[in-house]
Amino acid sequence: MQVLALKENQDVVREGDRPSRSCLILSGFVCVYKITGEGKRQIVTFNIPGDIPDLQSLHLKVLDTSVGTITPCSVGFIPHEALHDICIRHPRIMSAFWRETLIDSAIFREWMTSMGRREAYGRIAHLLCEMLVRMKAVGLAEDLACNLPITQAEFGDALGLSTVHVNRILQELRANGLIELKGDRLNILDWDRLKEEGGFDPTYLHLEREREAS
Amino acid sequence: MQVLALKENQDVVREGDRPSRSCLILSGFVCVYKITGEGKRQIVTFNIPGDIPDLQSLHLKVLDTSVGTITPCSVGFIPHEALHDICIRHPRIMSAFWRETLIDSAIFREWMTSMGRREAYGRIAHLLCEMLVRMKAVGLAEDLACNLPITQAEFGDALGLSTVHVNRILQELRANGLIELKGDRLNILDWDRLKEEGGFDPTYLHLEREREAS
DNA sequence: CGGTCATTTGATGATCATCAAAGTCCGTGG
DNA sequence: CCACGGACTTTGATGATCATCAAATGACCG
Repeated sequence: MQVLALKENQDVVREGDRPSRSCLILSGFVCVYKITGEGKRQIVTFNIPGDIPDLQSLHLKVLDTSVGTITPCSVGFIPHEALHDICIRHPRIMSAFWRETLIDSAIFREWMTSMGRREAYGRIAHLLCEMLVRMKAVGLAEDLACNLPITQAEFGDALGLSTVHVNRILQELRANGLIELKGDRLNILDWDRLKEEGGFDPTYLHLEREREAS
Repeated sequence: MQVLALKENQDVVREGDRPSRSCLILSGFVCVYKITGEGKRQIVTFNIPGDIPDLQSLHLKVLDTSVGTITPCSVGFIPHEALHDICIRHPRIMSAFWRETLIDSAIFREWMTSMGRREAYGRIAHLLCEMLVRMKAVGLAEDLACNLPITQAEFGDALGLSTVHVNRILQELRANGLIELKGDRLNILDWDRLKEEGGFDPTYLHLEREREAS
């Protein structure tokens, strides 16, 4: 596995590429995004250490999204050949990889629900809940706080909102005593109300390790 | 495989279920959806014959979405046990199933982009393009026409719009000579402009069968 | 032929985008 | 050490897109 250090705001892979390897995030934040015909950006997910943002390229030859860094990152590249080998020889590991991509899918479904049917206030609350829970799952968060190096413009691109609107909603969330968010630091002051406002239910993240049937 | 005939507007499986089988759509239209805390519905995808809307339940024990019929349907239920058996014995088939779920994922990403960064007009145009291409891929469409038994309320729930707004945009699309849409019948009059307006690029559907590397 | 469901129309207002500019923070170089 | 520059955040003002409510019309079906 080749390991690269990348600066912030760099593309790891680009829509249209036909990569022969997938990238494992070792440290830092990345996002998966698309650019529309009119040049607008939609971030479809954030990825944190432990994630493989383009694992799908193992089976879908042409990338339909780009992956870009948000912070400086350390990224490991795993040749598809090696992944295929492992998968053929160890069906259980193949299942585990498959399962990871299914969880990504579940996150997409939840984001769609946010964008389609929650207004900005709940949408942001929901995303903050998700990020904290995911960061905790990989040991990168304390009980109610974590680093969250995401700019307001990036929040906007992820949630389908303008930067200005994100800014105003964040101020509301702060004014209502739900969060502190300054620089890279997120501090959740009222977890229950934040969950409530975002309609957040972590089931979709499928975090409890479940015994496989086979 | 057990086959059931279902009426329209019936749930096949429900969020929270822990199914021991997955459902293959043999005929009819279904949708995958979530209900938010405030009782709003978000349809995250439509499924047509040949699709397996809850294949993910093979690896994710708790369903995070419901599947409901849109029209009368014929649905086949395949026990997870049988699927696991096939997967263990035929890694290539396992890969093929995995690939199907990855394409679902790609569709989710595209829908997110629509909802976040396209306005209603383009959003509807895009969905119409997608549905025609997918219907053609399973032999259920002519060159520029197909059955599309989706109500305006369902369009709204899929696109994050109100029924009223969907209605008005559809009238615009008709007035501009892009489509005919009456009852269950969709007729595309100007494919190029419809594609253009929706920013539609079918790459994300990954329809060209690609040779596997292994 | 009434009844249900889907579509259509009109009117009003909320949410959110856009544009422009000012303010803050922080690293860099003179 | 301070000035400069750049990225990010904040503020204000205006208007477009879209939701909501209510009601009418049309289509289909037993």
